[in-house]
Amino acid sequence: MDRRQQKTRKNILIAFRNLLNRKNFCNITVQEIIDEANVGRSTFYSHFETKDFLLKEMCLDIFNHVFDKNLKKESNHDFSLSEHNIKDEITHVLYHLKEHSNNLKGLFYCNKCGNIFIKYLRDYLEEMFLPVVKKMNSKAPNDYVLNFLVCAFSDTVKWWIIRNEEYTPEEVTNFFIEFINLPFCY
Amino acid sequence: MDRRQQKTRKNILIAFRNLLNRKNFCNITVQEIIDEANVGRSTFYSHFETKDFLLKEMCLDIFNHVFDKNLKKESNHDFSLSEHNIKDEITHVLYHLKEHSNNLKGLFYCNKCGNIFIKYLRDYLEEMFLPVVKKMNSKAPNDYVLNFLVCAFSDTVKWWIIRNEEYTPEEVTNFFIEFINLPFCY
DNA sequence: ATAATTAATGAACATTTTGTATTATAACAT
DNA sequence: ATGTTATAATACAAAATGTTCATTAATTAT
Repeated sequence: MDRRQQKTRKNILIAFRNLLNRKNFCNITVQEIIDEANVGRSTFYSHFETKDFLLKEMCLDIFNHVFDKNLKKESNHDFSLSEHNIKDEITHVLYHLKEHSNNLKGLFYCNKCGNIFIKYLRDYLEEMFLPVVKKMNSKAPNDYVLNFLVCAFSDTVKWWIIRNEEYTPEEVTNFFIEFINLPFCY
Repeated sequence: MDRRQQKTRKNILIAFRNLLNRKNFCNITVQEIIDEANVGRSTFYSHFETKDFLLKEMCLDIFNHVFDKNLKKESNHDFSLSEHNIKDEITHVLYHLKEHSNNLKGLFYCNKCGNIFIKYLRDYLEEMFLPVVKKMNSKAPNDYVLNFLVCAFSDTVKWWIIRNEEYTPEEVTNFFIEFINLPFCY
């Protein structure tokens, strides 16, 4: 891949993250991004269809980092999710999300766009909680239970990030786990 | 108040609700609202500062209906929230929200604006759940517990409305109550 | 090394949407 | 009947988006 493309793409993503540290996604204009990245207008649009696509790509970058499967494999070779400790997994995710907290604030603070990040996050969380749902045999439909867990967790993350991570990932995990009373956690 | 003002205001609100039945809040333009309401552009802006204020007023109208205090007083004269059955209260709220489900879909479906409705809803839900929080004496901070209950409930509503209310308010209340294991519910 | 390809620049432009301003007209209150 | 107020209709300014195109520079292939 052309070095120029790499550089431009990288500059745009860095500029975008810098801006997210300072202001809400909704209030960031394409003009600001290209000024910060020091690239031309048409260059931006040749890389990203719209501002929303830029956000999407940044989110996917973050999630690929946060939900890195390799970490699981490292700790256990024949790793099977059903035997995994969901509590550790949650703590692990929180630790990694914390690394991106500056960028996430600019998304969470905004009432209009906070949902976009969570929309992408859902896919990963559903995969994470699916094995748990099966073991819970609640009277409520699985559909509801999965939605409940995913929402409760992402709302917990939002609460945590907005409050500037006053608590450690372990503490937050305990709040969450204690509250929803997950079976098979230990 | 001038009859013309009343009519115009009513027409705008009706037009807005009609449009919300058909499409997302984000995709509705002021032009569409004034066409549907059959009012002039400057007339719209003399009634509502922006489209967001129109949404806010509609939300407040809905909440004043949904959380109507009089209903409580009717059922019990010396009514005190702390002795009230939170389960009935939740069911009551769901019944009333159901009446507005067509308008709510246009808000919930939209990833960018679903949060605006919930932002206003939060105030009412916090008031409703505050007495519960005090009785739960969780290890987690009250701050977290209240946020958890409010988010879990509003996410439940969202889940319910988007799925076209396949379940009755009583059923949904049971899903919710069972899941968060509220004390003092019966 | 040179030519061909590809990317970036910068400026102009069309479009959409928002919100304001103005004037004439019609409805209202007294 | 008269003065007041809301509305309509139109035009307008401003902001932001996304496109186009000619020029320049960097990269790759030969």
